[in-house]
Amino acid sequence: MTIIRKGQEFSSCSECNIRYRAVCSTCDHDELRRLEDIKYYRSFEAGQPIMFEGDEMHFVASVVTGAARLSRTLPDGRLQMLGLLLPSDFIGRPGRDKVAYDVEAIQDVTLCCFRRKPFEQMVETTPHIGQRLLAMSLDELDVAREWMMLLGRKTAREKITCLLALIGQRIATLHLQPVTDGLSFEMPISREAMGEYLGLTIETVSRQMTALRKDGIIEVKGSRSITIPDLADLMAETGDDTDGGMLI
Amino acid sequence: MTIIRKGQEFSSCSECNIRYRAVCSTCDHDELRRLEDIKYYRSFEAGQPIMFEGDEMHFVASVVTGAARLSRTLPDGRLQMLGLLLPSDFIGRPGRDKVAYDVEAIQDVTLCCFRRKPFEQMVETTPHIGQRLLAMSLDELDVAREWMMLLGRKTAREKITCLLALIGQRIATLHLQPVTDGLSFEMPISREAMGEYLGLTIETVSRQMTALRKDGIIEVKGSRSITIPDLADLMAETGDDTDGGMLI
DNA sequence: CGTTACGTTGACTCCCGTCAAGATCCGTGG
DNA sequence: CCACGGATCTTGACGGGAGTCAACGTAACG
Repeated sequence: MTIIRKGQEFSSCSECNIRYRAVCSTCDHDELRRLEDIKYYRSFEAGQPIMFEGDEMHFVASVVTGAARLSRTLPDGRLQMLGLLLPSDFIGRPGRDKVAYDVEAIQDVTLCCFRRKPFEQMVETTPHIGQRLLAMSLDELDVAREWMMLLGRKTAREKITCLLALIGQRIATLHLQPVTDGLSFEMPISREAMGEYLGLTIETVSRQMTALRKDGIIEVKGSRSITIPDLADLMAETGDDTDGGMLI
Repeated sequence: MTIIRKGQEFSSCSECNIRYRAVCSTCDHDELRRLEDIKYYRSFEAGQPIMFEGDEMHFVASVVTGAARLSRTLPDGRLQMLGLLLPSDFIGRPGRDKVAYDVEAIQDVTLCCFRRKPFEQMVETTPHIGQRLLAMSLDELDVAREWMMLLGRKTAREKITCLLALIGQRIATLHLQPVTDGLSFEMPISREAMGEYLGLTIETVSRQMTALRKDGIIEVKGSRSITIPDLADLMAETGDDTDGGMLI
């Protein structure tokens, strides 16, 4: 069973690739041991649901590898993506027994899960975890509010360029590449997912991508491979201050 | 000086009107005494700025009375409101030295301020405060994400009816009135502020209010006094599930 | 190949923003 | 008391940006 096999690849906290960024990052050796007692790994393939809004929340988790997303759907089917979960991000909320959003794997994903009740006890008894969770929650809050600005006030073109800049920078720094003109990367998400993230339809996303290509802001190979010949040109289209002030 | 006079009205934590809801709500007697040592009160009149984005964050604070709002403005002037701060809500973020959003009083407001450095130390040393701050941050995160759904996917009419339902319920429960058909209340914010909250222009807000009035969903006296003859009718226009599932 | 998922493009519609003109309310001062 | 000015709100005309519906390409994969 792949789930178990994959889990075993990640069984030691001290070797974990998110050891210094996740909710456990400020735990000392003793606290880590207590966490190891209540943790277990689960894997989900791209596209699989992880939790549904309204479900009982049996566990909370850290993303170890891959990516997932939070979303919510209106009764008539309109969907809005509410968050992107990358390695070290935390899923779930101690102190609440129902899941608040749909959670879905968008790449193959491995989670480090903790049963909720024992984890809640640990949050109460080990300040390090609570403090780290607080800092992470406040970061997420900033991201959510930045996104509110984008959803409420930016044009389709600005939304797309913001997303391209965001993803480009993330991938570049992840691969330890410099963020300079000529930056090149693969879009990890489909046009549909872009639209769900940005509050746009797939057609509008596609048209804006074409327009940006024709205007020389981006170069496109296939539909996923993006090159940004001039970063300043791209940033000038985002509606933000051209200098710094990045989203995440 | 009104600031001092007003401050003295609120000088004892144990008598404070937000004693059991604010960041200090789970503090024991001892912890409260330590907080009292580092707290001070400040008042701002409606319309006054409280903090500017990018400023040094000298203090964090709880809203004691009145209301304030968080917002951010794009270089070209487009403004998006990012949060509404009511009594017991917390302003600022321990662990960060720059203010992330503009904060402005929208009604006369009194803050219970803590100098940031001593407060950060208290967060680290008194688990109760950190835990409470975590719970409050997670609540705010839920509100922000609910608002992302609204900003990204809802129509102008849905946005307006959501806001009316939200404010109506808040005011009714605040005044200990039942939330039933015939609910009547004063809008605490201008058409402009509604637009800033909802990601709409003032003209669209006004037109939608007129349309809702003509459709019999709401009754309006002056421009601020609202009556909702049939709550179910209003909720049916919000795009949400008609039953429960309220925003805050 | 054919099938299927994904992406692009076009034609059209309509919601909402923009610009402009009135209407209403309210505090101030003659 | 009324006149005036300013802020707030409403309404109209108009245009554009994004959604909708539909058709067509393109790539991946059996």
